[in-house]
Amino acid sequence: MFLRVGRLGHMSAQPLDTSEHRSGALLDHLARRMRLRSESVLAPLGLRPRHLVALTVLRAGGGTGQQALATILEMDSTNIVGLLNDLEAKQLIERRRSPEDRRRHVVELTEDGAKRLSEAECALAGAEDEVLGALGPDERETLYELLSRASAGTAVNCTETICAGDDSL
Amino acid sequence: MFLRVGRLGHMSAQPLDTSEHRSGALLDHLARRMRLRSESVLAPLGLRPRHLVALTVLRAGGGTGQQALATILEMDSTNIVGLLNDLEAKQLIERRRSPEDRRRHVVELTEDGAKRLSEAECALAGAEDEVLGALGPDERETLYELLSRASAGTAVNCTETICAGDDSL
DNA sequence: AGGATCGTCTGTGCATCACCAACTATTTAT
DNA sequence: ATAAATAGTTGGTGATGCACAGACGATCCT
Repeated sequence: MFLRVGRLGHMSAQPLDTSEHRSGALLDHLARRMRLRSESVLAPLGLRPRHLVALTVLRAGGGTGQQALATILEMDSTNIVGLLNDLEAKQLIERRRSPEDRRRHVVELTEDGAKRLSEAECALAGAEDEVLGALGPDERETLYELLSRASAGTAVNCTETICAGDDSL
Repeated sequence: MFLRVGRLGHMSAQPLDTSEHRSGALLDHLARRMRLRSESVLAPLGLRPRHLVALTVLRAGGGTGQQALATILEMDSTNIVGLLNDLEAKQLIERRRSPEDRRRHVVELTEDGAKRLSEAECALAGAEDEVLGALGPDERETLYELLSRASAGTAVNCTETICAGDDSL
């Protein structure tokens, strides 16, 4: 008996969670292993793991202001500036002033950025093979799809929060 | 452009794999979001995210020496010491000398440790709801199962490496 | 005009972490 | 038995990541 109310079921009326399978620690563990390998692979491309995260988020939901980006990446906005400076210097992203609100910088992936991101993803195949070696191709795709949806969900949630300003955060 | 001669038979007729679906960046992104929330939730329990990672790994494949643990967690062994000191001071783990090789400290979860880990996982339900809100219960379980297998795979791989005597590391 | 907001820049302080060096206890090889 | 290698421990150092604060210009809102 599960009524899918909002996207955020804060009610948490789950009576018994069979066994508490929290993914947090595993996520942390695998992310670390992946990140360590990524650094060396990405270095020749002039990128660092965090750049890749930013590019990935931008590809998924581009055209966001920097503050929204800070919310999504959950980083301090002052540090976003440096991150975007790096990427803009390499012409992987563009900052354009929003026509509606000229204070705002709308950040978007350039073609070069999308290309570089793809290259990086290709280059990371080996790293992923090492870390996700226990999973077959289909399982990796499933994993990707789940992570992707979760990530996109947070983005939606963040922009909603910004637009609607409903949350008590 | 890119000839895919990968190790795994990706010979499917998909014209182009749209783009290489690398989970690394998403893993990083979600792990960060989860970790930030975890810290405040875990603080009352006297734990930090990294402790949880260690406990989780130990629960999955206990009875390992510290060096093996360092390999699995991909941390410097000197820093493992401090981590385990924390956990041992709280009686969440035990260091016992191995009977076969008395130099070795075999690290294992205590009952208290297992209990505390469960408590922590319960306490993290809210954090996970926020981060994985876009996924339903089944999907979260799938995610957990995939991450779990991937993590266990690395452990196996690491111990294999140790036992078999690696070359050219 | 006044106040709030977005982005930018600078700096400061704290935590993390890899690395080095030295030491003990123990095993293994000669 | 002696020497060398290994597991763990301790302490220190330096680079890095990151949150936070302060100040500024530009812009929006009222």
